[in-house]
Amino acid sequence: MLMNELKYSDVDIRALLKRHDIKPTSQRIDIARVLLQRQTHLSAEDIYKIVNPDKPGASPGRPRSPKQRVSKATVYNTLGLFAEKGLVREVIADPNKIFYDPNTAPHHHFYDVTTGALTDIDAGAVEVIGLPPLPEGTSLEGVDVVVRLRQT
Amino acid sequence: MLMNELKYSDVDIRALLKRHDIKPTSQRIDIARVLLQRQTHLSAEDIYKIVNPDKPGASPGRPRSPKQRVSKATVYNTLGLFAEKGLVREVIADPNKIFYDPNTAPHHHFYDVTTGALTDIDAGAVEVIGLPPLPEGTSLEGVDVVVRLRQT
DNA sequence: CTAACTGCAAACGTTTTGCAACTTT
DNA sequence: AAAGTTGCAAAACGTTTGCAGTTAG
Repeated sequence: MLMNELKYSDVDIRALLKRHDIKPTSQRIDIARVLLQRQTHLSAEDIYKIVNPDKPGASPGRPRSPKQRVSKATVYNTLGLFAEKGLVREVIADPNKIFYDPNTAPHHHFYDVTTGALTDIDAGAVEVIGLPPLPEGTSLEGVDVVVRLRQT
Repeated sequence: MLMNELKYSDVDIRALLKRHDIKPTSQRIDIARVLLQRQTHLSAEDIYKIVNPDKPGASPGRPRSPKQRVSKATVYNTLGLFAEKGLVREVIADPNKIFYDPNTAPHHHFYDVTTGALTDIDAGAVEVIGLPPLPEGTSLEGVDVVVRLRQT
């Protein structure tokens, strides 16, 4: 097993999905592999492109692209499902798109407003103190800290 | 001057805009007034509706609606300009829309994922500690803390 | 075999853009 | 009068949905 680029066999991924109550279809395995292998934050569009490497610009006449593997709808549905089942985390930092983060351990983010790049902040030392009690009838879903940066 | 509902005269608003290097047009004054008077977080669509109270559902045949006052494009452009000039703050908490917050003092937010409601967290006691140094060549734009809640 | 999933294309809601007409200064 | 601003409509973007056909258990 390499240092930074983890290797996941299909068997591993199937087991992981099952553990999260997700029926492992081939599309879901593809998407999960992309997310797990690269330790980066990816948008749905990013994943769509990675999973369908050769999809040409819309050519509606063609009955079926031979290497088309996962439709846009499935990418979105699958990512939503993964988030709901706790396999990945949605990061709301860019006003235009959702990022999906395979790192589910509590941690925070730098968001570069110039480039749109998102990077992890090592969770260890960071702490938010002094939060008031939650409003009546609500439970905590999570605390997101986004440190916005500008290129100088 | 009332407690919670501040009164701003057009003269006040003109001065405020000028202080922020924004040329005070009548549309900008309208939008600024909406934002300042209500101390809430509003989306562009919210503001569009407030500023154009009687806009009927699309009736393209009609040459001009007599009470139409601010176009959608102008609302978006103006809010972007206000944010850029530091008159309001963009809040990225809802994955679908940007909220504009007239409160420019440092503070944080509760975001109710069930209802989409955004509420201020009194800034006083809240503090984020242990943040790592910023990456090379970047400066701090702001630190946003969003506490996500779920209705129980 | 059945329930669940997928693909497609069309619909959606938010935000942006191009350009002619109009206000501000 | 010049520069900047506005309105409109259309387009662009990310995302969701409806439904017929397919696949996993």
